[in-house]
Amino acid sequence: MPEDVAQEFRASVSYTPLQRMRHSTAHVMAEAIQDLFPGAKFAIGPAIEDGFYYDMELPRTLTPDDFPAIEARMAESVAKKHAFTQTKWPREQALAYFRERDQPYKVEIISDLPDAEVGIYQQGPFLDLCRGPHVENTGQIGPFKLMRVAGAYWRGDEKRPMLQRLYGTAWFTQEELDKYQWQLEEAKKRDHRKLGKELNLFTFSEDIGPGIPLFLPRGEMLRHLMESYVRDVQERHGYQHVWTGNVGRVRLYKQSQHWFHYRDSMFPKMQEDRDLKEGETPEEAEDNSFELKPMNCPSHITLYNSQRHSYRELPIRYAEFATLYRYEKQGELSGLTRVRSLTQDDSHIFLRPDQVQDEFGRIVDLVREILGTYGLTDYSVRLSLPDLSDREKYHGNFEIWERAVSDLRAALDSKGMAYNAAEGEAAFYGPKMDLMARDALGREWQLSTIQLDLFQPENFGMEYVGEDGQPHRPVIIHRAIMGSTERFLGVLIEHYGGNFPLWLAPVQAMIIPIADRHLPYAEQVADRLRKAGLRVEVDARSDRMNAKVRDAQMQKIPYMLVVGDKEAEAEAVSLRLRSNENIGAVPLTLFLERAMDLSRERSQALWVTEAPVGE
RNA sequence: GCCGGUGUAGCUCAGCGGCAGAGCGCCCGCCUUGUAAGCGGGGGGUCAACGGUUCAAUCCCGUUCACCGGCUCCA
Repeated sequence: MPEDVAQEFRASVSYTPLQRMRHSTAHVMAEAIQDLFPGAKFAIGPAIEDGFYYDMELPRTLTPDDFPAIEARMAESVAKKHAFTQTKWPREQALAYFRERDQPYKVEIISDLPDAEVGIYQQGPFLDLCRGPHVENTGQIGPFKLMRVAGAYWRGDEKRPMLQRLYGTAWFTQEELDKYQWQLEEAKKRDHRKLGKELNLFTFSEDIGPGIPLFLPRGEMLRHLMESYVRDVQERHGYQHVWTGNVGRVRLYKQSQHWFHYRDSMFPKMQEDRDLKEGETPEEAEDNSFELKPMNCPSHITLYNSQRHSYRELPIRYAEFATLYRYEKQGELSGLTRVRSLTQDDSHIFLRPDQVQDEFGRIVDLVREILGTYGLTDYSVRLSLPDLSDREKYHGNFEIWERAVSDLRAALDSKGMAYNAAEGEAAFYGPKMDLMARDALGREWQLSTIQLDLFQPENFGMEYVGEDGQPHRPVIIHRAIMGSTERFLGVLIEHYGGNFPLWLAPVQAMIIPIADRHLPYAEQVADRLRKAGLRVEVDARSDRMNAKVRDAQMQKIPYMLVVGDKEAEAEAVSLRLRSNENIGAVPLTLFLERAMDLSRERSQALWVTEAPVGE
């Protein structure tokens, strides 16, 4: 294939028609900026998932108030239907051109390009270094909108200048743009931080500290239900739960190497307020001081090493819902999805090297079972593998690595799981698999992770006694399914939009007495349901029934049980569902039986009406 | 950490160089209610914190803190 054709090919495979149009819109935006802000220096302006951006250095800071003027100027360019013309310049000519126009970022980009010629695109008055491709003329640009400005480091490097990134979106039709904006509105309504407040799930306090969520009774009920569900499933799958506390000595984390490689993400150590002991060096004092636990592995390894193990016991699966503390950078904290105290559904599996493939497959099954319960069935898998050409980067015997990689691939293949293999993405201690699940709005979240560890077993001198009576070295698998309870809850809140399935709903039924005289019956109903194991409350306020229905509805409580004279008379409840369906009177025993069944099955359904009989 | 934005009652928010506001929630009273807000009254504030400018600062300026949007999806 001739080089120019090959280049065309590379370009055309990398951009869909929509992305191409968005990329062109970015150029039109840059044209407008060049016109409105003389002296603007342009960096890069690619198409992205829902639109495009352009990174620029501008004489002043943009605010959203500037958007209308920029959009108007862009519309003019679109109306003029400027043709996008492509030419190729010798790199020296391009360098001179951009140098002359004081475009240092373009100059830097060209300097990094190996080619003798570079692509140049021009539309109307705007000329840009660009690989393309573009639409034929600016008239082909669809409805667009500027979205937001943000800071972005040049080339993502915090040591380099901070540029202004102007984000926009563009679509082929107005309907698509409207739909996109509607989706953004929907996502906003489902924001777990907003719902967390409205549904009384959790809060934050400056007195406690940033990134440390505090769970209200209803939020803690969710945590409890989620964790005990995973715990039950794990027990069925041969896991044993352990408990290793919240702190460990600095020397433990020095041995595990976290102190050296992970310290930025650890809370500052607890400095004991004491003088050095007789003959104690400052280093020894530090080793003996304490750290909040950022990871469970050193603790679980310590547990493993506290006993002798036979090959017959393996795999040993230690699981723990321990709260870990990580000192995330301030700007990276966000609601429940990025916190400083997090509860991992963590497990460390200690196994013989020949058990890796089988165990990996078992974990994949476990992941699918648990995520499936939450209706998270659409996911993609990324397998992070070593870069085979650079063995120095990886710890340990490379034969073990090669075997591990083929075991992981074989396990995924045998489960019929499609995956993307990312070579060179593996950590120094082992290959790993990450699972990204799509939620109800189609957004991807990284949840489960399964990591092989070929380093710590040796580092901590772990062993088991083999068939031959000799010591052997086990392999470790680190794995988490939800990831962390906090983050997973955040994802679930948005996935469900706060409408938790019956089994997860912190309050499953609100009993609504019509008048004060129905309170005794309401309490009687509540008592009966509670004793059976349902989570119910009575709205005993003196408000009208309408107001109570509204409140329960807004709290997204699955069942509203209205009780008045008729219901008290008939030992019944009048059932209204969160979905706005009014089922009407249902005998209390029937309601109880059916609600318990649906809850026990972890059904996604709120209610089932009996199929018509005798047809 | 860096860039930008925001911070006013429990919540959602208006206001603004000159006495601090609304709706909802809360408390009290009346009403005793039939499937998404009954009526009346009351309490509630260091206007995030600290410093500066000013006769006067919630408002303007600076610093700090917290929150929100971002910080390569590579011409």
